[in-house]
Amino acid sequence: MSAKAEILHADLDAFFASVEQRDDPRLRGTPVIVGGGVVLAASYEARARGVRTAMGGGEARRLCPDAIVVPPRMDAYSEASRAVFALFEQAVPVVEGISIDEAFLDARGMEHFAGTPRSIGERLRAEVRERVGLPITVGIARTKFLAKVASAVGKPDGLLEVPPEGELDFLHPLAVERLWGVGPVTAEKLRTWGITTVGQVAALEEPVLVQLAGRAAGRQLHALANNRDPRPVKRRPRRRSIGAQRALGRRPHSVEELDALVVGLVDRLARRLRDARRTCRTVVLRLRFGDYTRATRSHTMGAATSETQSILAAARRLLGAAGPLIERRGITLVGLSLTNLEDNPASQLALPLDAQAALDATLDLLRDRYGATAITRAVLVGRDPGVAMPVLPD
DNA sequence: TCTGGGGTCCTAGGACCC
DNA sequence: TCTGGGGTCCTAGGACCC
Repeated sequence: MSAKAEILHADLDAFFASVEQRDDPRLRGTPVIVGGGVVLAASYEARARGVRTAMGGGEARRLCPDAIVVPPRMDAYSEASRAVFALFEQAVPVVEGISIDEAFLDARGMEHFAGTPRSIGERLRAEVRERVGLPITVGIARTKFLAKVASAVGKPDGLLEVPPEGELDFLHPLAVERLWGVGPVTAEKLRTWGITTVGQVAALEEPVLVQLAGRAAGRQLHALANNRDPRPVKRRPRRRSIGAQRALGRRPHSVEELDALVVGLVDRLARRLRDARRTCRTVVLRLRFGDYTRATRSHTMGAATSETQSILAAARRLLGAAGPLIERRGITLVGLSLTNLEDNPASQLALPLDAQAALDATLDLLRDRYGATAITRAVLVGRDPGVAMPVLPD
């Protein structure tokens, strides 16, 4: 690990809300909330009034009645993200994307031809502002954890560098929630011991933290609080799972209704899987109930697949097995994850459900009328008249 | 504070194999 | 023979992150 502050953490400010303000001048300088039922993002004007991400829509409107609420435009955010990440890649050779709106950048050994980490960060901020039209904050430090905290403290639209000699002064007064791995549960446990700052955590023995938070999390907490974070910036490995879910509200839902929802989820996920040229081996059904308890049911298939029908069969089995649980507790959310992802070099063509159904119906018709036993060639035509694809069903 | 949609990683028990 | 150790995979749950 370098002895100099050469890791950058770049984090777009109020990302979704900033994109909305960029694209609609009427939203600038005024409180903006993205998402209706629940707040997906709030502009800084809305945050000043107490609106927070993940807050219920009603609560948010009560705090800030004059806020303009806009529906999310995920496509616009993805495109903005791609443009910003392209600038990251131009700035340094190694970029580690963390999410749609933040990344670590490794500026080690670049001083002679690209300038100091600070000048790289300043230049990046200017470019993101000029070329993509968004505010971004950069934190700079010797370790990833410190760089990440620096960008959080430096927000909005800022740059904050933690010099190596100032690390402990910066780190120890912070609230424990700033530590990676400390969420509401661990924070509450620490609070019952009277521990609220990172400095206090640093004074604890590692075994105490392991007992409190589990082996892996306890060790990490001990290391971070004592300013040990040797993790290098590296490219992210490929995605390990994909998922989709639907919140249902509290009214009762029929078996048919749930089945239809699961069919929709499977169809969406299988398409994404095929688009990514991957396959999955495990299907996980996620449920949330009226009493806020959760459950998961999973099934691992003998062979990896990206076919809608195979995944749907597994999902239906899981849903059936969870029937009694759903009956007892009342379901409020159904989700599906596909894991054990593998590459799919063959990337066989599997049909979307509606196309498969049309093909099946056609075969039925031809069988009745002409005694046909199989379809050997068909052409799939998309809504876009330019799209026509030959298919060979198996 | 009980409300979203997308993810990651860890733990623990049981089955099974050598 | 109920007695050992180690490894992998699967399932379920939990905490956390953005």
